[in-house]
Amino acid sequence: MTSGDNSVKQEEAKKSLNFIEVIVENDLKEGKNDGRLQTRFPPEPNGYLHIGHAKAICMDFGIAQKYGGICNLRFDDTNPVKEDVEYVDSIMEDIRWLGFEWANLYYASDYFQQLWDLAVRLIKQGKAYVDEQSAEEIARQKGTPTTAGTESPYRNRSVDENLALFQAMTDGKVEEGKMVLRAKIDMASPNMHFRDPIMYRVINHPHHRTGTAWKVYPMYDYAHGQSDYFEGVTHSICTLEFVVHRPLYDWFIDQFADSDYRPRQYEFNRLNLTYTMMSKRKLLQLVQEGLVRGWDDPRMPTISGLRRRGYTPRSIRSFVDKIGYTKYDGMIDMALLEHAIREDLNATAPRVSAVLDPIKLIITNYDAGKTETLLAENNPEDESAGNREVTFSGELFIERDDFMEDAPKKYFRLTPGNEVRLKHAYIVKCTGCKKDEAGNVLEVYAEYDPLSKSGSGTEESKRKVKGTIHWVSAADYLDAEVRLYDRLFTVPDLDAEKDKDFRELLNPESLIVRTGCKVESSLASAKALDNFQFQRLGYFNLDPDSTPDKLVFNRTVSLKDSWSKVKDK
RNA sequence: UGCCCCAUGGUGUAAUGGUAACACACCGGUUUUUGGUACCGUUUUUCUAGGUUCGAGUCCUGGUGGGGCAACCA
Repeated sequence: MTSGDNSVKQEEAKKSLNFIEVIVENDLKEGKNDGRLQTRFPPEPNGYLHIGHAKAICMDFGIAQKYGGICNLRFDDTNPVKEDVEYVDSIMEDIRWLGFEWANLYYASDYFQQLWDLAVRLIKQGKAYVDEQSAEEIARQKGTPTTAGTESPYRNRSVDENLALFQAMTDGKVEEGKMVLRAKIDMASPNMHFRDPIMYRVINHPHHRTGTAWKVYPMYDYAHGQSDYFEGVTHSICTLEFVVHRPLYDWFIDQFADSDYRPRQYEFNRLNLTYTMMSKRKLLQLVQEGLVRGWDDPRMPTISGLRRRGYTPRSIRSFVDKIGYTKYDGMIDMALLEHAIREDLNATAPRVSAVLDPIKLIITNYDAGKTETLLAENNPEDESAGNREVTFSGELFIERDDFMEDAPKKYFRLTPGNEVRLKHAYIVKCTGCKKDEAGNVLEVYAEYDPLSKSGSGTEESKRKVKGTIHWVSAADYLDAEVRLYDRLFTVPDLDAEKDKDFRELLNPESLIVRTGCKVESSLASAKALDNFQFQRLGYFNLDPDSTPDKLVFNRTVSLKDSWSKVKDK
């Protein structure tokens, strides 16, 4: 086989391109727009970014990176009523956290004067007019998707009159809702967006950047394409709901373009995830109504929520890479997101011992008061992670469900007469338990095999026993609160339950707080957001609420659990 | 009842007009001092009817189904 065959093989092994990458490669090859590639990520600062935005960010920044172009961050801040610097700051933080950096930082509000000048130009060309009708009247005249609209009685007034009225709007002499500037296009167009779209409206609300300098604000359809044009964007990538806006995007740009350069809009499918939702409006409602603890509540699909939950930037990028970009409006299984974080944390998270629902295990043949120090590996997937010391003693905490007095056949844990390995320590044989009058188990008893110590090299230490359980020494532990999270909603597809208010579908058990949990003392040095694997339980991180006196952990995701499936049979 | 977009296993995604593949999920097994990981395997796929072609998941036409569009939101 020649080396040429090898290179072809490698080529084939390369991940296939998505349809936007195909377009970009072709445009670059053809030298379109002087062979430049420039994208932008254009959020409106009216909320926190969510995992759906992460998909867009990976596209906008990723494709520029891949093909040697640039990607800018532009805040689409044309509606001061909804926007705030709090959102501007969080958006920048989240993009950086995901691992991306913009070439330039822009604001649509930087273009307010330019946009206004162009609007005046359009008026002078007789292609825009001031309408004095109410919002209701304008909506009525818009027609319906199946019937043509009717023209406004103000549609044909003189250029001079339009100029004077637009100036009056600009000077703050017109009340909100009394006048708008509309493009004069076609009230009978089959595309609703062409029925004389509104370009400017009066808003008397301070803007987070321009203050009270402006009384008129441009609408999305007018501002977005022009902003792209001003900046030199070549590929304006957005989501599918903007497909019907594209002809208008092109129309506005054609009105003003003074060269062959054109930005082009391309649309991909939005991210839909099972058991959650991406509506910024509804997420805001959850926050404002106190149904979650904030935008960064670990149950939220926001970037900040996922970060606090314990998701890593790498896991989110890997997830986005797995789901791909198409024009098909589907629904991604939350299990794929969970797979991505398990895959990452399995390779990187230090293993520690934590008991969430503790019960005492007394080793009756171990000297009372004695302790010894054992060595525990930090990560079996990563030898370089090294070892740590843990304390062993005759009294331990173990999980309540690691003991059963009457156990089913395939139960490999503590049950009278059965042997298990205590992780990193000894093999113990269960001898019984103590119960209260109600039959609740208070303590479990066992005897250990002194020769079975982990790593001691003895024959006994190499004995195979069916089960291994984790434990924390009652002589050396820290108390902790552990927050167990589950899916935010009870149904996979919220849109399929249109008859119900989404708040009725919230999962009442999406957060369960466990207190009095016992964790190994090495966790005293954990820092906020540090990831760990609590052995046999799942991946957890230290919540920012945590203090040295009161440790708080979040469960990012549980370990896959084939026992629960066996058990339920 | 207009315009636009879409249709490949359970869920996503791939396949110069030439053997339908990958990931997740599921089920079964091997290994295991985590009922984890890793590894192996089973089951399951081109919406429909025509047409073009030696050959169609791919091209054409008609159906069917899903989504979007009638904010002074983006």
